[in-house]
Order: sequence, then C-alpha cells, then structure tokens
Amino acid sequence: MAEVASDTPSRAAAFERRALARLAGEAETALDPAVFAATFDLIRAANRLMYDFETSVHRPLGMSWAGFRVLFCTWIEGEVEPRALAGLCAVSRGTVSSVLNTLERDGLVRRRRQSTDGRVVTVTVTAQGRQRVKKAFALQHAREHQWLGDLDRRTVAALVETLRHLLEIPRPGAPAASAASRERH
Amino acid sequence: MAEVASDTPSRAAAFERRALARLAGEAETALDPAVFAATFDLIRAANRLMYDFETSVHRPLGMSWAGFRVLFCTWIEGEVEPRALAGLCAVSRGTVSSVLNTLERDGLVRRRRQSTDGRVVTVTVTAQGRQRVKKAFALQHAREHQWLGDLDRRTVAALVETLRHLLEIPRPGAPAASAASRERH
DNA sequence: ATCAAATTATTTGATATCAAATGAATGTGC
DNA sequence: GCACATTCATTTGATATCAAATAATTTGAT
Repeated sequence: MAEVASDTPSRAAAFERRALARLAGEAETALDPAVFAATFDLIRAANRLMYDFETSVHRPLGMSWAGFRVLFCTWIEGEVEPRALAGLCAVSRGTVSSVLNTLERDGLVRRRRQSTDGRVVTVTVTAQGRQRVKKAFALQHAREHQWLGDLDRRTVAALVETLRHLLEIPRPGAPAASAASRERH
Repeated sequence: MAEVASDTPSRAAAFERRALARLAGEAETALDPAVFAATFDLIRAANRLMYDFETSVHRPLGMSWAGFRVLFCTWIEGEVEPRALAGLCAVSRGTVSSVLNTLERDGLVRRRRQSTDGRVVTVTVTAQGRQRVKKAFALQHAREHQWLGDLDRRTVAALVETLRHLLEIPRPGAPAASAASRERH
C-alpha cells in the first residue's frame, strides 16, 4: 500500500470544526449543524472504512471493493437479479452490469436466464466465488473488529439502531420528477 | 433520474437479517454480530446518501460526487495541498490529481506552486468555484434535512458523537507493512 | 390482435478510482 | 559534493461509476 488516505486523527475532528465555522459564516445558508455533522461524518467514516477494506483486504485478494460488495450480496441472497443488486448496493444498474462482467469473467458468479420473464437475469455464486467471499469476509471482519472493537457495546448497539432507522427511510421525493420516481421506491 | 438504486425500506432491514443468518451459519467465521451490523449498515447508509446527493444535486449542477467532495474540502480549507485532500476524502493521491484535473478544467479550482518546497502544489477555489460550492451545498443540505430531519435530536447528537469517536481512531496496523504504515497515521 | 408504453439488462462515453510506474524535488549518509 | 532513498504530484492501465442510449421482452389499451 503505497498511498496514504487516512487523516491524522486529531485533524479529522478539526476539519469538521472548520467546516462548521465556514458554513456558519455563510449567512445565505440556513444551517442545521447537527444534521450537517451527521451526514458529513457518516460519509467520511464510511469512506475510511471502505478505503481500508479495499486496500488491506480485497485488492490483495484480487478484487475491487465494488466486486466484493456485489459478490457478498449475491452470496447472502443465494440467487438474485441485477436490479435487486443495484438497490442493495445503492448503485446504478449499469454499474452492476459492469461489475458482474468482471466477476463472471473471473469465475466467481454466473448469470442465467431462467425466469419466466424473459428479460430477467438470475445471478448466483460459483463454488470458487463462495470460497473467495468467505475468505474475504473473514479478513474484513477481523479488520472491522480492529476498528470497532474498542467501542462500548451499548454505543455500538445504539449506532446500529440509528442506522437501521435511517435505512428504513424511503428516498425523499426527487426534486424534479417526484411523482414518477416515488412510485419505484 | 432513470435509475433505481434505493431499496424498498422493509427490504433493507430484511437483507441485514438474511446476512446475519447466512454468516451465523458459517461455523468457520467467528462473527461479532454487532460489529458486523455497524459497519455493514454504516456503509450502506452512506452509500445511499452519496448516491442520492450525486444524482439529485451534483450531477444536475454538472459535477460528480467526487468533484463536489474535493471542491467542498478545498473551500473549507481555503488553500490545501493534494495529499491533504486525499486524507480528508479518504482516496488515493492519484484520484485527487484526476479530480483536480476536471475541476481545474471547469474553472472551479486553481493549482499553484508557491510553497518553499518545490514539489508541493497549493489548491484554491476560484470565484466561480465558490459560487458553485455554495449553491451545491445549499441544495445538498436541504436534502440532508429531508433524510434526517425526522430523527430525534438526541438520536442525531448521539450518532454524531459516535461517528466523531470513530473518526478519531487511527487506522489499524496494516496487515503486511504494519511498522512502516503506522508511522504515517 | 396490434401498437404504444414500460421494464429488463446491457452498452457507450466521460469521469473516478485503484495500484503501480514516472519525474521532479528534497533529504540523508558518507 | 555525490549517490541513494524518500516524498511529492502526476500519469498509465484496468476497473467502477454515472447518465444516456440501445435492444429485448412484457404489459396495457384500445
């Protein structure tokens, strides 16, 4: 790993403080500091974790983070359609197609047309893919524990509860095409 | 927005349950369910937010999510070096170079060599970039509020506190080159 | 029954992302 | 001073990602 992409700890908090200070100075923005800090830090924390998992676990195993994510979701589901993978991973369907191309080329998943609906594709994990995803997850989970293991158990439980609640929120009405897009969420 | 990348709410929770069930069935993995759920849901929630912000706010304004992220960080900092941006955004330096190329081409940021150290580049936001980042942030923040506004204020405060704590954790020792990489974090 | 609209997956083109290599500048040991 | 290693930014090549276009299939409306 030749690259450094983790901030010095104390600088991370200082950056959030500077951001709040800068934003508070902008009179035109009606700022809700708690909401800002929550989304800002949520995304930053997730980025750090993803970057760490990708560089320390999945790349050494020959996968990208995106590849692992799709492989893992497919493994969980047993068999799954691309559109569902897009929803689970929060990426577009085109991205899923692209990632599946790589995974299939590498012999980790398999695509079949076996639905009564001729448009639908069914994705499953191959034996090799199953072996790979188990190994990758075990390594990632060890790393997860290094990140979160020192947090109080009650704190982690509260975090999970809040995140689950957040994940239950349907996507807010899209700005322009609210009626149409709301139908599908 | 032609694509669907948001899961049906109840399906999101069900997916986490299926994941835990599948992982519990694997005897070889010593699973910590709380740690798994925390990282899993943290990353999923962040992905949903990023996808939503990118598609509903930044793309319509002619930027990518990555572009906004770098532009925003630069705006916060006033002037900043690429390596610091990489740390703040949790991406590699090569990525920062690439994103800066696009932002500079579009006249939103400016690169200069003004440090006493001849290798270092200093990035600043142009007047046009300042205007853009303010508008983009205002729109994103409104969207943030749509996501989080209904959560209890105490819940959000607790979430922020936990995330800040998480962001303070230095990157755990890298698996192979632990000594060398630990120096820089 | 037939044509139009909707939904599926995929492809295309531009940008983002990683790892690894490169080039330029700095620092270190001698 | 001079070579060697380090650090900085960038570039290169492969993959991922978006939006938008395309192709195939299904559904719906007359």
